[in-house]
Amino acid sequence: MLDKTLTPGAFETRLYEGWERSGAFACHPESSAQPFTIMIPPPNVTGSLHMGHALTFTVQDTLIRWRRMQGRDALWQPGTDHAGIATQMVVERLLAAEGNQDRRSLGRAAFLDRVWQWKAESGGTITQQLRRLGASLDWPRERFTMDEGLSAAVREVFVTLHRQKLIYRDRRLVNWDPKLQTAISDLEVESREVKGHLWHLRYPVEGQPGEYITVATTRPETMLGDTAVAVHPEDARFATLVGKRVILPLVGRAIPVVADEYSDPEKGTGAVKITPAHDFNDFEVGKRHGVAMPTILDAEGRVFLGEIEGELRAVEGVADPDFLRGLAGQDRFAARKAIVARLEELELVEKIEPHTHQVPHGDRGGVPIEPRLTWQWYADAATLAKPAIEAVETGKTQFVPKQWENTFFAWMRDIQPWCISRQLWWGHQIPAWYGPEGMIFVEKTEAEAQAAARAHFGRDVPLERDPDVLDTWFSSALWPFSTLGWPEQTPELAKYYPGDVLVTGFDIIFFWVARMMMMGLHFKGEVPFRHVYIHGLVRDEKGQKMSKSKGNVMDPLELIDAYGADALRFTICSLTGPGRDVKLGRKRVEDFRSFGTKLWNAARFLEMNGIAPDPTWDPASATTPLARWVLDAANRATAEASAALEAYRFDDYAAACYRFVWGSFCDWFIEFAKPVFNGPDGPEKAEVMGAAQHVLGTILRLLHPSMPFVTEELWDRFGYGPEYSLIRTAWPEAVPVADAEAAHAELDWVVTLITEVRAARAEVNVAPSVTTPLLLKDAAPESLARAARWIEAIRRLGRVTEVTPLEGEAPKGVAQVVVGEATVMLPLAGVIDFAAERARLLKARGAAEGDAKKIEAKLGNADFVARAKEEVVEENRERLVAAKAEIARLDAALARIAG
RNA sequence: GGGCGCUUAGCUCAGCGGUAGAGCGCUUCGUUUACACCGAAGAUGCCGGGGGUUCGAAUCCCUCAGCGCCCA
Repeated sequence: MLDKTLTPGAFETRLYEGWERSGAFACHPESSAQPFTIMIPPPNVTGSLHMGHALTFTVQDTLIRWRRMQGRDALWQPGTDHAGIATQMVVERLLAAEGNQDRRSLGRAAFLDRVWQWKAESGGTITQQLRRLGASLDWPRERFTMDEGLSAAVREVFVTLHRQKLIYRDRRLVNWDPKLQTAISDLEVESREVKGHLWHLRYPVEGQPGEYITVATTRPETMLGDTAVAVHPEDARFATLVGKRVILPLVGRAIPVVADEYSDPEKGTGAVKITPAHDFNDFEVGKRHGVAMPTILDAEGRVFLGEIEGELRAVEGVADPDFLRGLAGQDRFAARKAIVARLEELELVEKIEPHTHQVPHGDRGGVPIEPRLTWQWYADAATLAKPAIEAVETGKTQFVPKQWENTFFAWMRDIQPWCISRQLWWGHQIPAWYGPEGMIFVEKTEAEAQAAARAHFGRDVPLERDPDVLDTWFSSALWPFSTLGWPEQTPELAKYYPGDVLVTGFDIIFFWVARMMMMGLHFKGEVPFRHVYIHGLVRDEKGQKMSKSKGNVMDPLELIDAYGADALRFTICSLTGPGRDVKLGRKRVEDFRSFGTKLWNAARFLEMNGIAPDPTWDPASATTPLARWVLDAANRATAEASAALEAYRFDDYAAACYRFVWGSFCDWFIEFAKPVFNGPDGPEKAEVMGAAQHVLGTILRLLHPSMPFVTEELWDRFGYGPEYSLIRTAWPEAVPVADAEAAHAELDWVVTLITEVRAARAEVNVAPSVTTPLLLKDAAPESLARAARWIEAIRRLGRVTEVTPLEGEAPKGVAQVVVGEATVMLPLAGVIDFAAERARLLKARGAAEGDAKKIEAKLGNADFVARAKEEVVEENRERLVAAKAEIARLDAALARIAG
């Protein structure tokens, strides 16, 4: 006997372990079944489950469970990525907290040992938490981007792309994070609005005492590296100065005034200082004009004079080398203050304006990034992107919703060289060895590099490996095939590549989607996935992004503890519409929990009535309208649920299930079945019981993808199959139902009758304890027959004693409702509130009249009749006839109570 | 500045050419032996504003306004 209340905590862990133990999550490479593959976008190994994960993995698990039930050989590939910067930061913090020596004094090898140790201890957090959510990942296949196999794939890809000249070394400006002291990619930089200043600085014109050109800058400290001043070629104000030189204050170096369209006459003073080694735009200007590009800040963002030392000159009232030497080694922000102060003393500051502007920050380190000229490894993203763009253009990969393709195209068509090297220790060390004479040997192993060097030099030479590692996304980009064993040709690779769908948020289109597409197409010649399903972000109930600083984060595990994983998952499905963010408050989960409870209680009621699975029961044999009706409704729900999942409409899927279970099965089928269950044994009872067990089974299967736990528990408890077997039971299909239309019409009539009677009673204030007979006026024989067949249900649900045709005159004191052709009377003399009854009838008449008028107007329009589709015109004609008939019956009813 | 999305019942959102919907909330009633995480009934809408296309517009087009996001 089921407990009175649903307690998800009582079975979730047991069921998950049962599934996992029985191998229910495993794919079957050897089977001939059509595969269905989802590659998990690997979560960060440092991560723990947050609501965004709950959303994305609920969606993925729903798809995987559904396709698995459809008989597909489902592979949901689990694993995590090594998260270079994040993990290194975590372990460095750990070392500091333990009072240990820092990474550099520990040494690379010892530090990496410590990272692996951390990974072994704490790296599996999220994979454990995913189990709480019910995620049916194929755990024995779990991969980690630093695994040997995946690392081999990384080396293979790097060496191959290098040979193809799609990976190269270059010295150009990179986004440098002075805190983490590494290059980072454009995507790891986020703009933050900062309240700063716009400093207007005077640069004296060479040889023309008292004349200045004023430049405006937000970063005065970079002036040490200025090598030009740019003005717009058509800016008349500066026309005479172009080609002249100005003296760089403090430094004393003379630098040219150049004409360049980069300078915007509308902005600042119209003249802009050019610091090629410290600004991306200035770098381009500098290249165009062939000026020097000295670096004046070191890796930690401190003033560095090494590259301008030789050019320092003392100029009276303008430049002061001794002051500059005193700045060496100072932090960039301290230097800014000192430089501004000194320039003010020299009266070279014209004015200082408050200025709010966007400053690029490193998303991990959180400090302003510093563009820096360094040697780095780059991937030729533009070349790699071309096939990826084409794959989306030709529909080989399709985005759902489609509008995200624009975002993808916009970024991919303007893609910049991808800086793939990072000055970190944790990650895939770049397989490049440096030898004498600037020779670089890119090989998969040190032995091969040495062999290559020997071949080149004709002797053994000392080689030094590049200390840097690759961007984590470089290895993530290979995930769709590296996890399947590539570069080995494995059966898994043959079967599960390309995958079916990648599920992720729009914020990740550039990271996973774009890079997996580029690498997949280049190395496999096929797209890595056919669909990209983009879902929204999880926000709080007010629509705010969840963040620790706002204090509005919700912990999915805490919600699971409180309401069960099914409640959370079903809530997520219900709220996940296309292209929309998900506003999720605790209350929403609490509300949807009641759906699970409703299902549980309905099952419990059936159990109390001896309903048990009967696989031999044949739906096609059903003869009673009730059985046929519920089977037909289940067919419809199945079709709706399947179509919704096919279209990634998780909201429609959840709504279809909800409507059917609550609105049809519980509200009407069970209520209609009660008199049958309480009645005598016989064929009718047997058939309704048969239909009940059949449809309950269908419901459990339909709901399993989104509510795996409660459905499996009920499935097992009822004995629909062995323990833990629902997960591998077939997805329902429509069953044949004879004369479904007739059953539908009959049940609709009964439902309408009961609903109308209830409404009339409620509106004329009849106490629930009062029961009445129903008198049917003008009822067709069919209606009388239906009333007779359903008398028990009508009694029960309509507070009715009996239903009889009206003989002779209508009694005094009746409440009346129109049901189809019949007028139903409830003799309620003495209890009826006549004023209320009259008002009710008038209101119904008003509604019918309003309808009739609208339709008459439509049909009176010659254009409508001539141009609208025939079936629409016909439908309106029928509706008009029905509305007029209803008005007539209501008029008669009103006349009856008038006296 | 460029692009995308949103604006429908108190709230959250479906609907996207042919009778305005759901869930929650609200009001009233209810101990009918599955369920008060329940049942019954009810109220609530210039479908953001304005123009256009159409026999017909919440739905298509234009425009304005407000909100949000992405990219510069």
